Amino acid sequence: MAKRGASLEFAVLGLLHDAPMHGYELRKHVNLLLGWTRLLSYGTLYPCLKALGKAGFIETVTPDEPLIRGKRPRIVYKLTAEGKDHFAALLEEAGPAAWDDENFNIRLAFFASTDSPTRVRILEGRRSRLEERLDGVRTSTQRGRARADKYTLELQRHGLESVEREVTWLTELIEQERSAGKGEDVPSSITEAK
Amino acid sequence: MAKRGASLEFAVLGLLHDAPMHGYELRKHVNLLLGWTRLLSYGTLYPCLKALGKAGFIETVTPDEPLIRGKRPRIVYKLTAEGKDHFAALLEEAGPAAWDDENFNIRLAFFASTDSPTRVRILEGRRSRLEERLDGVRTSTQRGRARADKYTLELQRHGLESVEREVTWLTELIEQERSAGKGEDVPSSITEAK
DNA sequence: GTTAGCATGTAAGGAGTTACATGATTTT
DNA sequence: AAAATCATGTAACTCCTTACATGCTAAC
Repeated sequence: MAKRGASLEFAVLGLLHDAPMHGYELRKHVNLLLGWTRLLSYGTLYPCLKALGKAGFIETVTPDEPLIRGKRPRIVYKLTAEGKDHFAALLEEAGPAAWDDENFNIRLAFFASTDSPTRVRILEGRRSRLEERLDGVRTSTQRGRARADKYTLELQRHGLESVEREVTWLTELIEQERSAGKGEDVPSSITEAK
Repeated sequence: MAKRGASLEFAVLGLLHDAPMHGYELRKHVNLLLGWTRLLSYGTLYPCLKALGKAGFIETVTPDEPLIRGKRPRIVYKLTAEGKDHFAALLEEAGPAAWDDENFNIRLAFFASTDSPTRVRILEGRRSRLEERLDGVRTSTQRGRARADKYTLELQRHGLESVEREVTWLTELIEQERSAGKGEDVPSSITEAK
């Protein structure tokens, strides 16, 4: 639904697919998964949880242990049946949105729930995306009159190298996928509906 | 002034310090400098230009060549005296803000306008920041009950490696700075006001 | 001639951060 | 006892993106 906040929504759904959790726990998991740059803040997470609840994808778990352990109970969330369907549907979307900067990492984190052809498709899409970027920068650098002091050059070299490394990494993952492709490990709990 | 949009403001000021330019050109330069992820959009740039103009840091250049070469003239901007002062002041700020994710790269791009001690200070600050991050993730991974499937692990490994590489790079730059530190190349046009 | 790139803007809307508000529990 | 961490939320604000609106110029 939400085009842009798709990444967080996907992460929450995916993590709750593993196991029920409360907000604080979710935040830590998301930060471990993709918190290399910005850390997920409560101001983002809790409203997202509310929205997902209103959409019917998650619900609060009525606690078995008595929740009177203080005034503020921990609110544990779990996926509803609709939430599971929705997550399965998201997993099937293997188009450009799956390999943009915003979404690729979180997609990769839940690759175990997808089938091998989808994995390859997304990995290749991501790689193409990065290669286009590389081409663009290389072209601009050549013809454009760019700044060329030592530090600017270092910055550009390091940036270029990072992207090149990611391409190499993706290539390795793709090759692993292809060679393991025959003795296929069946996706865990997501059934092939389509 | 602006805490968060500081990065773009700094870039614009720095580029106009090199030479007067119009918006379209600025965008290309900024994108070459730090456009590895998101590309700077006009919706961000032009309002920023207006704000900088209103703040008195930049002004439009009355063109020497007759600007009647179509209805839409190119609006060339240059730094005012206040703009130069402001940029010089920004260059002297070598605190935490200079080495966060948002600002470090653009600071590095204009390192040639700073003196060597400031460069080392910022490089070391950035390195510490990344090392803290590394520690945090390593600690969380060990004690926390994290997901541990193949793809999550790959994602984490690659993320960790990227940050480690950046630390190595920074260390190299610091060493270069120290060894070249004695036969100092004087900062170009920024005078040491303080 | 038509595509691609040059060139400048605005309006609406989305996503996320910071700071605030509140309080319990565990560790040092 | 203090500090850290657990735990949930809200409101204001900022920045940015997308899509729209307009028109020229060079290359193929």
